[in-house]
Amino acid sequence: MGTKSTVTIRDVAADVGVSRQTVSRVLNKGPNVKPAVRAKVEASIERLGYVPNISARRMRGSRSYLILAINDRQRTYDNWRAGRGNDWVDQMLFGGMTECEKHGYHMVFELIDTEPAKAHAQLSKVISELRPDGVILTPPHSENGDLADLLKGQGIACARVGRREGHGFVDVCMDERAAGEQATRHLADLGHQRIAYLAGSSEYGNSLMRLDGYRAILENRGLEQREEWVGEGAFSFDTASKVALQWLKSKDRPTAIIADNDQMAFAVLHTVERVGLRIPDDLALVSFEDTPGVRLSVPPMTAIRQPTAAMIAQACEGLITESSGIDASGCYEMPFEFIERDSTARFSQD
Amino acid sequence: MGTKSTVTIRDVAADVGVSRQTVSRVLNKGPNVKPAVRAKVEASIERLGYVPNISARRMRGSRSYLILAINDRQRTYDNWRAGRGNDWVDQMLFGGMTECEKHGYHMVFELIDTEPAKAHAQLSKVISELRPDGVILTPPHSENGDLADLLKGQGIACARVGRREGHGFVDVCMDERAAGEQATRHLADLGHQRIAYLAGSSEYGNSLMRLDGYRAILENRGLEQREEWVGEGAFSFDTASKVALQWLKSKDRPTAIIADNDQMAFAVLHTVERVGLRIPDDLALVSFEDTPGVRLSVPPMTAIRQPTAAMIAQACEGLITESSGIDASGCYEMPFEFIERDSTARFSQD
DNA sequence: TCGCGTTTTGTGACCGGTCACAAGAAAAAA
DNA sequence: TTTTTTCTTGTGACCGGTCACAAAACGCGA
Repeated sequence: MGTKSTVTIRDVAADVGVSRQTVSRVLNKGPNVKPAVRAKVEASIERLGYVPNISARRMRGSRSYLILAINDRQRTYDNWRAGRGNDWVDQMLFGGMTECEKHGYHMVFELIDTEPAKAHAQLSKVISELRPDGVILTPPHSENGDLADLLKGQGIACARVGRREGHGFVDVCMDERAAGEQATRHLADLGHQRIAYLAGSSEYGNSLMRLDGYRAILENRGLEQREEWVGEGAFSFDTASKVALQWLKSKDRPTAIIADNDQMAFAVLHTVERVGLRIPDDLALVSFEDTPGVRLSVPPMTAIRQPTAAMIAQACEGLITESSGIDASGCYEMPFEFIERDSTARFSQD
Repeated sequence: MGTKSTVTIRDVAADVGVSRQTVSRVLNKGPNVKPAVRAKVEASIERLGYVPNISARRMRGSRSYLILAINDRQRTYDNWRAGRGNDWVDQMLFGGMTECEKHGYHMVFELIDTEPAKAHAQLSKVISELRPDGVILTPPHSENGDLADLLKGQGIACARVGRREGHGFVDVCMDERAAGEQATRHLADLGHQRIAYLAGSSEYGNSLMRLDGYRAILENRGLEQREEWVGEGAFSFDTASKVALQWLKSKDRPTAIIADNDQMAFAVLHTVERVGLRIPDDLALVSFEDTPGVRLSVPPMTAIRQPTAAMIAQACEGLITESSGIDASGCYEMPFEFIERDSTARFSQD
């Protein structure tokens, strides 16, 4: 090893012949440093291979350069046990890292329990230990107001995935209404006249927004709206199957179904098979969510894809901005992706 | 907030009426503390809600309580872009966290480039910033000796996923040979006489070990071994397809194929379809790896599943042990899982 | 040339723990 | 009882940065 094991800010200061504070100022891109001095310091940093120590930085300093991403333990465990394909964490990692790297930040992932009391205690502990500059709460913890308040109370910036209030928080979400519109428009464009909507739950705000989008397009295109063509599937396979069965057995059945999540879309897929119909010839199907499974289904499903990576990147950016003292709170609506696959192909009304 | 914003070790010391060092000793479960004093300190910690600050701990102290998990950027990016189902990171997170929590450790995930020079620079930087107690290298970086040496040179414990040397490193892997045996034995038990092996690359050690297992079982059961029944598919879809096609068109074609990874198994699946045969009736198929896609294939594939979560948990345990001064290096072979699905069902030789 | 405001640079203290070492208390040995 | 050893506890320095504030250098009008 040619390099000394640890190069400190003092080594750089001595090398250039300035004080530690000047080096510190250069590091933090502070103002009031002569360009010539700044250049010399930067050169020295490069040459000595100096890298500031994160722990030391956050001792006296106020920033820790850490972003904490909170995931639900139960959900992670379930995905693991079920061997269910899941690119959620992957996407978080990718989106988050890409943003964090730009600003010299690092991401720590932590799992906490679903149960609110436990979640609170666990989060409280981990923020005391790490003192991150920002925390990203993902569902279901993004819905837990106590956690957000805990962070706010400790002066830690907080981003919430899937929320849209904003007040004091960095909320990231996708434009659910536009997604609902997009799915419906796509089907309408293909010539479908009888489009049904298999909703999740009427208590879930994002679900309602999509439904709004669906209704808006039907209205706009002058397509028939029937009350019974909006079903509630409770985000569950079984409930959705029942609703789908009823639709498919009816005389003038819908020619297209939009499902509020993948699980329900799969339910439709199975039901279609059961009643002897075929996708996409007899029925077009669009799903929200786009978990990996839907790309491998037979046929692969057309879907709205949540921009998870982009949302997390935005969350990181917001948190980093906040931690430098600038208010970045608000609701960030990220554009979704619409992915056309075989489940809506080759339809002709004639 | 009833609690003071930050409780320090000095607060606890003052509360109990002992010195900071005594509290520190209790925290670190050091010896030479009177039981009565220890109990009083612990009670005070509990009551005041004191949580040691990780950054402060690693300043003067030697431990940072951080484990760094290195993933390949390209691979993560590809998975993300392709929307390919991938539970690798999920499993890492779950396995790692579960172990880290027990010892008060945290996990930081970092992406680095595949290109060796870049990888070296990036890893070098991040360990200077974070000074983790241990680093987990995953493929392909676990194969990169320079990275492991860099860590060793800096006195940072290093775990490598998929390596088996051990010398000075915590290597975690699965028992590839036994996996090869298991897959083959399963097929032999079903009555298959002509079992082909679609290998990845003869340069890849783990691949060879599985092949050994395969050969051992054929030998053991007195089944026919033909040179042409061991093909090399280069872990690629296209190459594997060609090999599979040749096999399936031959007069006395194999009745079962073992594929060295999922991609090649999928190639077999498609080829079978192409030549008008059916799985599992005409051909049984077993795959290694068990990425999420194979559970959703038609039919779902029987597969050997890498114990990713367990390997990472073991890696963390080893690293944590090492960082407390005890040598934990060596090769840890984790038991794999064998998951029987439809691609090897209902076969009867008759 | 001087005075005053602004820019640039430097100094000592400090963050919250742990280390090294010293000192006091208790137990064991003489 | 005295000495030695071992166990327990405490003190000051220190890790590597940043903060607050002070001092020096500079710019510019009077």
